[in-house]
Amino acid sequence: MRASDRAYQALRDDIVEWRLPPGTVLGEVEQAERLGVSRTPLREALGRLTAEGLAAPHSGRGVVVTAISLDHAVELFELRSALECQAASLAARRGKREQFRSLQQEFDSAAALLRGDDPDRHRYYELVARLDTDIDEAAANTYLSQALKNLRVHLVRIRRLAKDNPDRLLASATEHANIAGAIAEGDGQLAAAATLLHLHNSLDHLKSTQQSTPQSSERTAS
Amino acid sequence: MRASDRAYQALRDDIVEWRLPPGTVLGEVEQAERLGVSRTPLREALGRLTAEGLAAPHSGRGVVVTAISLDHAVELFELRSALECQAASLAARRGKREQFRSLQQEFDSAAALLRGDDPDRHRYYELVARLDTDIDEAAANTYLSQALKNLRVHLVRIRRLAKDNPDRLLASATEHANIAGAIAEGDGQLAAAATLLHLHNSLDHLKSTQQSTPQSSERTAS
DNA sequence: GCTAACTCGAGTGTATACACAAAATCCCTA
DNA sequence: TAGGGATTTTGTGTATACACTCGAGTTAGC
Repeated sequence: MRASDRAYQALRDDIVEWRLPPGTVLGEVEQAERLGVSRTPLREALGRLTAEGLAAPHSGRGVVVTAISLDHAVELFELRSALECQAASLAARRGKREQFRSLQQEFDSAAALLRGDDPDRHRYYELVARLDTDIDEAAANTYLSQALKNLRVHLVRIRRLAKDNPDRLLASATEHANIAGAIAEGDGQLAAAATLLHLHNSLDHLKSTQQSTPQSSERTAS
Repeated sequence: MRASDRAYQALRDDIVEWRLPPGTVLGEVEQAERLGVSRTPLREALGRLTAEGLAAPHSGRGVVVTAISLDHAVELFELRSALECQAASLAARRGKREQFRSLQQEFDSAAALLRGDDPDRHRYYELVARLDTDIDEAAANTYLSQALKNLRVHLVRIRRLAKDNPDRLLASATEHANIAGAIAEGDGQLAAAATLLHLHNSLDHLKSTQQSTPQSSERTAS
């Protein structure tokens, strides 16, 4: 693997895992030494991060890790709903019905999984990821997929703000089942509606957990 | 201005203006010499172009200008409608009414402009650009704006495929007036609907001009 | 005669050196 | 003592050199 790819992945992981919190200045020499690569590939990595919006130029001198807060989450979900509703709608029109019918059934039975402990919960997250991937593929739209891919980087980062609780996960499974079901029916409008509902509830949940523990305001001012 | 910025803008312009047609191999040394910069800033420029989707890695060796065809236009408009409908809807909720009311009036009277010759037509395009900008601003969503900005680069490229005809421009002015009017009313649903209609008609027009002169298939195979 | 392997070349990936710009610190002056 | 200017330092922007990889062409062997 190329040094620039390694640097990019390392930095990206460090940012989305909050090991490099928002506001951190990413000096070229400093990061190059830390990651054991030269400045040239590291600059390429920083360029990619900047293009994705994970980092931003800092007053002419270096780049900083961009801030992420509840306000950003609201904006992010406005973009997300537009993209995912469209994706779901297109998938309903173009996807294979059996594929999404079976996903729906998996989500229906996932309720059982979620009563278990962490290993099972991990399998649930994999299932969600599979639905996303399959919708992407069924939508068969390169540009839309690319936009969603860019978006998901930020969503991973946001996820650290939310605390999953069992009730929400259970509701989420039902919502996902509804989405998969609507796509399986080939009903684009319904699929978009189910997606919108799911995203609305997800954001609501995020807001409620944030209001009770507003711990992120320490960095967002930078 | 930085050398990497100059190289990026030059390459970007050359691509969207079809001076570098799809399939063109962008060799680093070759382009660096042509643009009078070193390989280092040119690599940065190529990286940005690749991130935007204007260029793509070419079998592990160099990058090529990506293909753009009617099929791509269809996909592009599927993404575009999702983004612009959302933007229009948010603008209706958050924008200043008088601002869009006045834009609506300008579009209403633009019909007169379009009967004139090219200088006036240029002013019409500026008006369209201003509506886009104002919607962007009123939507007040960084991520959405960024996604739209990325998208518009490709749209400029597509525009070269279409031939504007006076009838279409006249209809387009009316559609834009409808969009501005709906936003001025604060009616998000209506604004989204008007936007969707406009985009549908635009794509239809593109398709019809393409079917009559399918001259672009020469390069799309590469 | 055809296929496979080796060699040569072109072009990319990476490292490093150098130049320039900006920010911070220190010293001098008021 | 405070403020401003100059100098130093740090960090980025650019150029270039070197190494490595991939591909094409040629030659040799079957």
